[in-house]
Amino acid sequence: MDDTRWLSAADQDVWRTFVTMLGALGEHMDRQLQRDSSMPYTYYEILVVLSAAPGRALRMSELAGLRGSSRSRLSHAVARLEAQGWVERRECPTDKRGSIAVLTDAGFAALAAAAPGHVNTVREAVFDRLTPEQVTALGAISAAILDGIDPDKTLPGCRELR
Amino acid sequence: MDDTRWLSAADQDVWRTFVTMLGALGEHMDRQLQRDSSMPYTYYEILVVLSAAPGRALRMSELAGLRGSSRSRLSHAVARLEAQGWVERRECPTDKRGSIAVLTDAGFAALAAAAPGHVNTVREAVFDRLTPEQVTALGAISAAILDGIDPDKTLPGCRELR
DNA sequence: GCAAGCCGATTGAGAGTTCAACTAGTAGGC
DNA sequence: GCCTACTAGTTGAACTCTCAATCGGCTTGC
Repeated sequence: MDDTRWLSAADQDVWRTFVTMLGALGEHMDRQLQRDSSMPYTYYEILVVLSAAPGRALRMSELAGLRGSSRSRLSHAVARLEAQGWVERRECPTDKRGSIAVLTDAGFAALAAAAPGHVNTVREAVFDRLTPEQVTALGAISAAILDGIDPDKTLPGCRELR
Repeated sequence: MDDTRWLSAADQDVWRTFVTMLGALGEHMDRQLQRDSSMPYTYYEILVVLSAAPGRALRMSELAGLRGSSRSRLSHAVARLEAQGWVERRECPTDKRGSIAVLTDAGFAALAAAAPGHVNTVREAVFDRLTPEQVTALGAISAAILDGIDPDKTLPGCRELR
């Protein structure tokens, strides 16, 4: 039963702290957005990606790829966002299977309203608490871990950190 | 509208990489446990905490505190674990309101079966990909962030990292 | 030009989480 | 003793996510 390489005590400590932080931070961000802007964090991210896209529009699969989200999840999410009037779905002219998600003006306004509070929370919870060296290290560590899980998921613009 | 202190471009990059890693890693760990041991990561953690407790038993609220989980979530989770025969609920002798979750032998066995694969995944995804310096840095960074969100949630045994 | 297979997207069921009641038991003040 | 306030834990509804199945549209080979 024991060809398993267990973690050292020090590594275990780091892991427990890391995992606890992971959970707490995720919950913290989610709660802030839900409370102040009535949207879960994942939906906020969808709006962000859409707002940065040309014409504020993206094919569903592109959106899923950029967000690292499954098609199914995105489909459910966009359905919800559409019901709220923040996103619209249009047919893709070149491929009749495809559909295109477009950020509405209301969606953009909701995003603009949510962004300051969100950025504030991020700064207070993370960047204000770390030294510049730690921030750099965090970027490199994140990129290294991400790379190991799925190289395709690494975002452009992060390569210089490796 | 703009007394918001936005993030620098470099910080934004770090944030995006970090958040993506956060999501991908969580999903990765969850998927492995679900696939190999048919339990979500959060349930695994509950079993771990219980197994380390004296008598493999804990009051619900203590368990919730140690896991950084809400009472409601834990209640649902333990109900599920009880239905699977991995945990039992007993009355608390000193406080009739309370209930005590006890890890059953079957639960311990399930945990023992799940642990090697889980530890392997953790090592491959995280520790094997980082230098010793990065591991140390990750511990310190995690502790710093955790501290800012809720000081009470910091686990014992992590203090020396700060 | 058409069959077989592939791809984009959606759907429905099942599982986990959250939030807001709600129940039942404890503790403090008088 | 008893009234109020507080605490432990549970419950149900609403919501999000996952997984597997599905459906229609593309595309390749012949």
